[in-house]
Amino acid sequence: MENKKISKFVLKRLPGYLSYLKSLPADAPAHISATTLANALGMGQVQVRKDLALVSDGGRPKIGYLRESLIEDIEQFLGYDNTTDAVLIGAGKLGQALMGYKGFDEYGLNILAAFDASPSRECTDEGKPIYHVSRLADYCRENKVLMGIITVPAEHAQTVADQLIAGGIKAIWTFAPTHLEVPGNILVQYENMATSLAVLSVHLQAQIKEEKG
Amino acid sequence: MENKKISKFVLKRLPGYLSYLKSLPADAPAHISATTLANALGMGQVQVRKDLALVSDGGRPKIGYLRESLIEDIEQFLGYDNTTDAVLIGAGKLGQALMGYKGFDEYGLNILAAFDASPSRECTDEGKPIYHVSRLADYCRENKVLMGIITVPAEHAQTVADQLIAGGIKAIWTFAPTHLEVPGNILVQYENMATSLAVLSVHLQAQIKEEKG
DNA sequence: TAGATTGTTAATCGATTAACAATC
DNA sequence: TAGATTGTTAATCGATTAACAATC
Repeated sequence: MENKKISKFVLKRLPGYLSYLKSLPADAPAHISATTLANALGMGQVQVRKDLALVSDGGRPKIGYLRESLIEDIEQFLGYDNTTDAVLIGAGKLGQALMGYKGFDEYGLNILAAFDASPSRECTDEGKPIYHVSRLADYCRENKVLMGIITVPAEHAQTVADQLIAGGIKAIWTFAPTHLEVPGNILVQYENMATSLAVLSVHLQAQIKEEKG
Repeated sequence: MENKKISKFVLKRLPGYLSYLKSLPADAPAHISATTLANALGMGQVQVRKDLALVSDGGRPKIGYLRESLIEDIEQFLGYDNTTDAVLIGAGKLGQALMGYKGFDEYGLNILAAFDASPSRECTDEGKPIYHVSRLADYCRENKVLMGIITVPAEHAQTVADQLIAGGIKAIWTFAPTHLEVPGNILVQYENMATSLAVLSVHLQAQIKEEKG
């Protein structure tokens, strides 16, 4: 495993391997081959092997990779062993759903608090505080928060992003379907459901056309 | 605009153009150039022009594209003018959030009903029915549903997918972080938040390392 | 030793970008 | 006519895949 730059394509495949490896029962064989992994995930063997070579320090010919260390290696590479504190802005339905999702622990993500323009309550179902957005930047600075999750309507997303950046945030995960203008050192990850819907919709159109002849 | 196969990459960019075009005020100029679009979305001019060439029947040199027709062309290409009926399985928080999202109309997506293994209520906040999963396949067949949205835990996702396919569904949008085994003619679109988190997490790790020197 | 599996090097494929020609 | 913009053709870049060598 070397300190090479790893492409986003590889990065996005790693969680798939990880979750499959973790889903295996405790009494499964201690070793697993790239072929087995590839078949289970519907991928090519070579691709899996190449991806794993980037994050692990190698499997053994004829035997495969030690499952336990592979899990550790991927988790370490993805930084899931370090906890990342985050804030969430927009305590609507989606925001609440994310706040309530227990699984983020697994990814080392810890949502500290939610912010909203008009908080109807003081805390979420899970007991996490909901503050007014006016406190956002200060809160981030004071708590050295590095990540912001945006679940506000598109028209407010840029304002929120600006406040997050003013608060010293380094990465933004946004669910608002709009482009954000940010400085070069800030990473924006768009979680845009519209892109998935486009792919699905076009596929269905083609299916319907086909049936009609 | 010809009947060429369009790559998923292009497909995923189209909603971005569309939403930007629609976000422009009514009194904005009737024409818009690829350059303007590219700048607004932080993309390259050539890429935008090439993408648009695939779905529109052309802009005019020196003037650009007619905004109205561009919107129509993209919407038609993506099939947003035809309504797609869908069912959703897993009426948890995420499921409820999706059921309640009004914006799907815009994409021609219409969620008819939700299904759950243990429905605690008979309908959602929005008045859409929640049925027991045992009725899933029959419901899909009877209502000629073509799309299923899976928001159940990973361990139940494959079972649900099988039932959907038995019910005649052609496309699956899944939020469960697990690979689904399906016949070749069924499209599965994975909405996997873990992939986004991986990208974000690695970026933050790098940032932290950098700061420490 | 034989065979399964890893890892690497080369070939292919496709997407993006750059350069240019066409047009209003 | 000049210039902005489109559209196309060629070049580059990077990811995936295939072929091979290394190893236990």
